[in-house]
Amino acid sequence: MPQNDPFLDALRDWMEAAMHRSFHAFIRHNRESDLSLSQVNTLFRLHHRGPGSVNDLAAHLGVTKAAVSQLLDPLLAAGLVQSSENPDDRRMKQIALTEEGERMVAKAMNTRHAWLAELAGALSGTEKTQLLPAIRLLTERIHELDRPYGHPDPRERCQEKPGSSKGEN
Amino acid sequence: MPQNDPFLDALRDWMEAAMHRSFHAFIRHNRESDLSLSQVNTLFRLHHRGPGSVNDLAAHLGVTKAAVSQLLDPLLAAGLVQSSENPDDRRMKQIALTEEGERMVAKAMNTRHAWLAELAGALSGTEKTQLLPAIRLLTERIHELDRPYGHPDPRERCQEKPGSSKGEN
DNA sequence: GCATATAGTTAACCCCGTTTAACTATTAAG
DNA sequence: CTTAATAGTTAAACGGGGTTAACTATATGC
Repeated sequence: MPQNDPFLDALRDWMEAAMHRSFHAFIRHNRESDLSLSQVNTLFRLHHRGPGSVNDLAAHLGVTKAAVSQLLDPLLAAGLVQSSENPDDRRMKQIALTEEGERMVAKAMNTRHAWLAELAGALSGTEKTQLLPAIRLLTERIHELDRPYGHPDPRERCQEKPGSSKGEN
Repeated sequence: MPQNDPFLDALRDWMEAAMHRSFHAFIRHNRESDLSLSQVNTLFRLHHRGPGSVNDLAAHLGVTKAAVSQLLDPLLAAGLVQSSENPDDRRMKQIALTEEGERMVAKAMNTRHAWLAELAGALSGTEKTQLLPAIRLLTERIHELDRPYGHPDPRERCQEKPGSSKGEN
């Protein structure tokens, strides 16, 4: 049990409470949309990591290429993603979010985080002022976990070879 | 667009980054376990809100009683939940987490939040000391959203009538 | 006591996301 | 040029979670 760290405990408590709210909202939102969980996951992946090949997406989702190919069809038809061929290797496709897709992701995020407005409403102006730098520091450090060497933006890393994107076991 | 609040924006950024990590870990963990998403959801619901009837769980999940009854069977067989009849109304059953179920939930949480240890490791002792009260304040206020009238613990509210547990539209 | 309503279970069926397997197209190796 | 390997697509089959509907058991109202 390596969590005798009171800071880590506090972080866990916070995240568990937050996740519980966001997760529930997410599930409901997902149910109401006509997209599968994998499809929404794909949209978010594209948003967070930038364009990628079908293979990349399949590896990330933990499903076969065939599954991705099929779940992509409705997304393409709906104009949420677009597909272009990689000029370096014309077998590959570059799957990318469209403007519409970005809007969809933003909407999903808003739904997930609607309760944050409630939380903010329960805080006084003074408290918010005190909390703001703390939250910004945490956010900054989270992003540094992805690129501890000083990469400018993870969205740039869309062409990297597969196999280097799995942090956990 | 009521989010011209820089505090709310910061909160959203933080939560989105955090959710992205926790969510992905959760999906993978869920895939590896032999439980469905609804089953895991049920376990977490029982953990967060305490025991409840089949009807309660069905309402929370947004599925029929029949579905809950069926998804409960393997959980009962695995000893993750236990079922006892309500003495006030012997038609009802009280579904509750067992010790084993609590352990399972704890394990799922640890998986979800494994990256938090990474984050904590990226912070200096001084930073952690500064952040700790901020995180605790946020956590406290989250919990107050559930019970703004001073309820001691949401786990007590296991016998409430259905229909009052939906905060968001 | 009898009728109606509610809690939960069971079984048959259905939907849909995934896998498997066969196929095309492109690249790389010899 | 030929062969092997890789990216992606397509169609058929599978599997599992969900709904519907019929059923049992308990509670409530008359």
